[in-house]
Amino acid sequence: MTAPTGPSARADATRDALIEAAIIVFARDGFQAASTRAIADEASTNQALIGYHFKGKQGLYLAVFEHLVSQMRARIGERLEAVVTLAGSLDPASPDARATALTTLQGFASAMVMTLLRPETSAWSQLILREQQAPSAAFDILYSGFMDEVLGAVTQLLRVCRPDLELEEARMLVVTIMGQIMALRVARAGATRLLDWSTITPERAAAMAARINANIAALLAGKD
Amino acid sequence: MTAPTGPSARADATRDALIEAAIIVFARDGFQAASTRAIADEASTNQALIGYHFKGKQGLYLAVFEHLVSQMRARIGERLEAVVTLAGSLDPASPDARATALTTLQGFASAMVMTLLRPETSAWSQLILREQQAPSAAFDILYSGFMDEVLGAVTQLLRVCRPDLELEEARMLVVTIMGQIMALRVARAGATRLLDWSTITPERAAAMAARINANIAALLAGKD
DNA sequence: GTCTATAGTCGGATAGAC
DNA sequence: GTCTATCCGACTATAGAC
Repeated sequence: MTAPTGPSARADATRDALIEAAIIVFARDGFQAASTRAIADEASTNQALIGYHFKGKQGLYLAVFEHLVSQMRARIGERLEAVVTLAGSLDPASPDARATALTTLQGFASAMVMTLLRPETSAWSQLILREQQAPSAAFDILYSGFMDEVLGAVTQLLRVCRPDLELEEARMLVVTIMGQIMALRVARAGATRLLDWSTITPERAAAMAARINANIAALLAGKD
Repeated sequence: MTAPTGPSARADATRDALIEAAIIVFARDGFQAASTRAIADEASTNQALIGYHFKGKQGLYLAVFEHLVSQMRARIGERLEAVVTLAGSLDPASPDARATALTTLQGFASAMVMTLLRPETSAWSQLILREQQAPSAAFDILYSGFMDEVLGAVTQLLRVCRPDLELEEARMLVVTIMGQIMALRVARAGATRLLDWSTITPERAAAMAARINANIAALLAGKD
């Protein structure tokens, strides 16, 4: 830390380049199929440096997920905390509070849909989806670093609107709402084929977000 | 075909064993990470036979998806055709028809949820999910052999209940409904962690199916 | 810190015996 | 049809020069 270009500046640049490259290659090919050579090429560095900086392929993989969590927190951490404190202060008995919770939840859902459908987050989704299917140590990093809080915030908001539901019932409803948000990502090939969408334009993403917001309103108004 | 144990009986048994083994190993490890040796071991046969019967690893992979489609059609093909003809005969103007369509759709959704959450279909889901993320030639086999018809039937039923929606709007609603059905499979690790479910018992699967049916009723009753 | 070179492993495909 | 044996390519990890 003696100068802008300190002793470890180059090393940090190498680490960052490797992580960015690893996100792309791990997401595209999966952990096993991704080769350290392909990652090093993508990062324009040397294959041996993966061993030096991350102790091996597995270490780089975990570093990718730690990077992901910190990136996500940087993007929506503030908003997330605001939602959590808001949810805690709302009184389920008040109709006003229920309206506020619904609007907040819809805003949150829209933000997620638009983020998920942005092309540059495709790699993140793939990495997370793979971990959901076959959780490794990386899933713990994800869940305790990020998903935990998001799901908790959504559950809290939902319970303001639906105080009639038991906690487990509310959580199942959260799962179905999150399922709608993720559907276009997760079943992308099938969904775009059904919809006859060759690409997902911003307009189409907005239409999906609107559809989901209408669904949320219907689900949080109902009596069951 | 001269006798019960005809000339090719053993060959067929080998082919079948390899396909069953391949379903397990491809689902667990993905195409690239799955080794032909692991598949042959699982099938208790010889690695060289994959080349003989299927021309190679890729050929076996495609054979797996053809097998999957025929299995699915055997399981729900009849029901599917009944739904298609029913949907075609219903009059959107009649309240009775709308009630019938809703009930049929709910029955269909329940069957899907229960099927998806049965442990033995885990491998199928994994294979399909991988193809959704990175479609290969196998995805065409799946879509034109099966998904096409399922999505079409669901869309038809839905339009009976919601004649107010444009076709594309209706299809987006189909995507969000299918998303709910798949959520527990697709985001299994996150969902079971939120719900604090270490295993998905039949009771829990039924609870999810009930939740989804209530959601469908709410979504098909609404005005938007 | 970065690079080259290589050791050691494992994979898919296939030739040829039975 | 099935099996053994093997070729050849690709991979991770690491030793050692700079």
